[in-house]
Amino acid sequence: MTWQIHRGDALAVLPTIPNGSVDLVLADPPYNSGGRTAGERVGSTARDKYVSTDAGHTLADFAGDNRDQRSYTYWLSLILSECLRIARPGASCLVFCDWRQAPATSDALQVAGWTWRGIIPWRKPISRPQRDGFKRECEYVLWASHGTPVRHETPIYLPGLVEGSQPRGAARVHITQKPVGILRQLIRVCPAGGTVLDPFAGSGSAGVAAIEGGRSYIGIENTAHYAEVARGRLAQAAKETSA
Amino acid sequence: MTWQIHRGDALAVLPTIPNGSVDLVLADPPYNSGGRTAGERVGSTARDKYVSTDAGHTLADFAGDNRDQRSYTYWLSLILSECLRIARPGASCLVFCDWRQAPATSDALQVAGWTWRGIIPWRKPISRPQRDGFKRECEYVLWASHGTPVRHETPIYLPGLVEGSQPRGAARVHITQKPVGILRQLIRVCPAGGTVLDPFAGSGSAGVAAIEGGRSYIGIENTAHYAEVARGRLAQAAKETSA
DNA sequence: CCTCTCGATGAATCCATCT
DNA sequence: AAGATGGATTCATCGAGAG
Repeated sequence: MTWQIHRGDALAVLPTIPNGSVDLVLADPPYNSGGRTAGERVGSTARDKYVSTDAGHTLADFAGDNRDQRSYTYWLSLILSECLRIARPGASCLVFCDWRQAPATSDALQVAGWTWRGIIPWRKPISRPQRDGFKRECEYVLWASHGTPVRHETPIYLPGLVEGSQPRGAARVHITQKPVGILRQLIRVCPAGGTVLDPFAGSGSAGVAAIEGGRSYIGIENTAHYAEVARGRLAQAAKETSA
Repeated sequence: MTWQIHRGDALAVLPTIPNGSVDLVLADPPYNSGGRTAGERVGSTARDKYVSTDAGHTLADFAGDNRDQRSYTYWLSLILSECLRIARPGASCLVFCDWRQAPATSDALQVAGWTWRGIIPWRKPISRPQRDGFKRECEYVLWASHGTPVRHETPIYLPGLVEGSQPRGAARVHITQKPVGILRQLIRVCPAGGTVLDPFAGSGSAGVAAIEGGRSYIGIENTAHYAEVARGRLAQAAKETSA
């Protein structure tokens, strides 16, 4: 099992990756939602939108979260269409999104040529209640495939919903960090020994899950700080797994 | 608390209901999805599409499940826009859909003038597993409001996800029947003593939940058989509640 | 009345075969 | 070649009935 992190913009790096070389695309793009108004969406940084003013932590900011919804859909379809080229026939694609971007994300997937196959809610048990309304307790993972999904040698049956809270305290190194436990469950859709492509690697949680699960990993991350963080976590995970 | 069932097509009956007279629209439209091919989606009956070939029951079919997706979106937006007229400012709207129709349903809501406010997954513990893929374990409830949602006198905090199995055995009277327990939770978004409008009443489960929860209920159902079933269940629920 | 076992079921879907 | 048809499948859950 090998791993690599490319430092650069996904749209610039993806074209350098050869055709039909990965078995799962796992994308956690910047959501470009969260602001209550169009002005708030384009004006503020990701930190201002996603981190409550009373939150104590001081996590690094990330760029690329300032698109309006139409541009978001177009941009994401460009990314996903490059990913389709890189994916083997039968490969799966999993894209994280929040409730607001779910329709745009399903559009982008299908525009890019992927076959949409389902929605897997990610339930976050620790979430803020909302007065006089329904709690925003879930994010969503859209599942798609490149044609007919591959048949696994030993059949697998995956859950229809995943649960797990975001890492807290020292374990949390990125604002929108996903729990490794969630990613471990999702990565099982990639045949054992296969390769996972992650165009928005962030702090590398998907890579950690991939390596622990015996898959190779190709990550792309634009922010130099997070690319470094991811390399550190991946080296550590690779060492622990081989041990 | 009062209740009534109108027998007729929703698009014909809704215009007879006065402006600003309901506090919650709870809609469970025919999904117009499923089926194995495009032809079958619009050609076969709801039973053929949604009932497993190994199912033992012999429940009645229902009509209105033969639209392609474009027509579905348009038709639903007409329904929802009449519902917006009938809803008081601050009222909520809850619409059931499956994963395939979620984007079209959010479009229809917003085209009709509702403000989309969230997605509440409904998790069904009894669901068929799927080989080499993620189980289709959830349906979805889209939540929207007519402007700013009303402020409840005593604050309520609603779940971000609801769980419950379809009724089984003798309790099951409709192919796509919703559990009363689920509806009871959803109906809490309607202020106590308010009125619930249900344009696709089916066997009347939402009405039962409304009456049990101390809300008035206006249901519309096109299939004569189910309108009668709903009347029976509602009369029963009203008797038990007043007792 | 509680616990346990047994059997039935699912707002399907996949796949090979046929038209 | 594309679409239609028919049969096989899977397991967590729940109800019924037994102990």
